[in-house]
Amino acid sequence: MFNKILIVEDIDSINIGVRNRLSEKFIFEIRHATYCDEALLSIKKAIFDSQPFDLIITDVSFVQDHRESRIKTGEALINEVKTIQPAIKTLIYSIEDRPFKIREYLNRLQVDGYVLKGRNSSTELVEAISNIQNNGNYVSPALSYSLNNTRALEIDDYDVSLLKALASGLSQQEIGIIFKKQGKSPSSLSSIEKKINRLKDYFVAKNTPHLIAKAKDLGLL
Amino acid sequence: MFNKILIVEDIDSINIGVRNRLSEKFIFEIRHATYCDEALLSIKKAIFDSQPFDLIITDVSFVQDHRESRIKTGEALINEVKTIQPAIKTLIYSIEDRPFKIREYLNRLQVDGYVLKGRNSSTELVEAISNIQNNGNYVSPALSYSLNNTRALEIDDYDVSLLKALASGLSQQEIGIIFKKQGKSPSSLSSIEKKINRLKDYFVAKNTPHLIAKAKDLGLL
DNA sequence: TTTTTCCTTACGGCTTGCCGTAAGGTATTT
DNA sequence: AAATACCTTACGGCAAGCCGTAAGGAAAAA
Repeated sequence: MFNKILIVEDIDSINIGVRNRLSEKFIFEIRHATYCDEALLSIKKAIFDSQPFDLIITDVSFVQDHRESRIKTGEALINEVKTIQPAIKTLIYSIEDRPFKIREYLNRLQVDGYVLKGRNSSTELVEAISNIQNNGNYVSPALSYSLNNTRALEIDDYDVSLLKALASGLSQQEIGIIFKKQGKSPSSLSSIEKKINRLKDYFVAKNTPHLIAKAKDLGLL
Repeated sequence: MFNKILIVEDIDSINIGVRNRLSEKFIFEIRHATYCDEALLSIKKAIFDSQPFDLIITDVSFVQDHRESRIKTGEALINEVKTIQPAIKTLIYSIEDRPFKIREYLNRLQVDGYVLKGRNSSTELVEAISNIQNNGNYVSPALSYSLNNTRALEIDDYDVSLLKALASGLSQQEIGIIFKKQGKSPSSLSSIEKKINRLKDYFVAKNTPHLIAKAKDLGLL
């Protein structure tokens, strides 16, 4: 059973809403933070006090304001938290529904749960927490479909950096030169052409602007 | 003084949070809806019962699920509501911070308030409602800066449709042909080149893919 | 009405991107 | 170790985009 959990969320209405709902259903202590740095401090302090958090529920994107925050995303936060407390359970609560991103969270970040903000997400949160308490996992039902959809699976880091280079206005030649410097392969003009071509095929794009538009829509950039 | 308000918001946590906060501060009756269609029905029913809403607080973007909703955005909802109850006060509560969009809401849609979801947005909501009750307006302080920033003001419908055409993969020639068909002017290849050039200057883009990336980032597309 | 200014269009050269072919290299298979 | 398949690179021809110049037209100013 969980004794203590931390909610990291910058929108106050959501904070209030989630706290409210969870305290109806669970008896654990609920803390919250609105900045990632603040959250990390809480985690550290809790360990120091021998009262560590059992679970962290976090959003992924945070707006930046006057108060500088070193850690800027929930993703980075989870990474750091896991280095200091590897056994902590993690749950992402976000509006992000782009398959590419979510796959990253589940696979690379190994979170225990992913709940999509929506019409009955607070109910889902309760279920997710129950599952995680029993060492299970949880992913919002609305996502299971899109995650099984193979699309965008075979896009690797190289492709993403190529797309980013294009989106930043570099010509194919310039990209070749930069990739050569960075030791990225392939880096020849010809291969870059081919790679771009493959991407256009893959995303059914007629030309490069079209490709960039689609990549943006999919959240690759 | 307001007697009755309607909150339209699809994320349940936010609904709970906002209700909670507002009922601490105000005595009016609070209703809520999670679909735009549902909201419109409530508004109509309230008029029919001679107990109309004084204020509608709505999000702009709603996720679609199995339940079909004719009205898909808060923008469309406000438009429809105003045709049946022109004197109703309107307030948008959204995470949308792109200046281009917000200007549209304030100018074209003539909303009475715009509150950006954030770290103390529920406090802002309270202030906004107080202002609107006294026939005033409210815009989140974080936005006043970006709204005065003239940028993206002189981008007109033509430019947007040109950008959209590029983003959809059309060649400059094809765009010319289509514009000619639609009676849009200018439509010659040469002028389209010039217009694109002007946009690239304006957005400081090195080439067309770069331009599309920037336009996407700004929310023009 | 005439003049001026701004916008649209046309054209030519130059660069970049596009596309197919072919050769060399590297990894995998047997 | 040899054969095969796959990937990277090179080159050349063609199309699209880029850029400057100049002419024609419409709206605005005088």
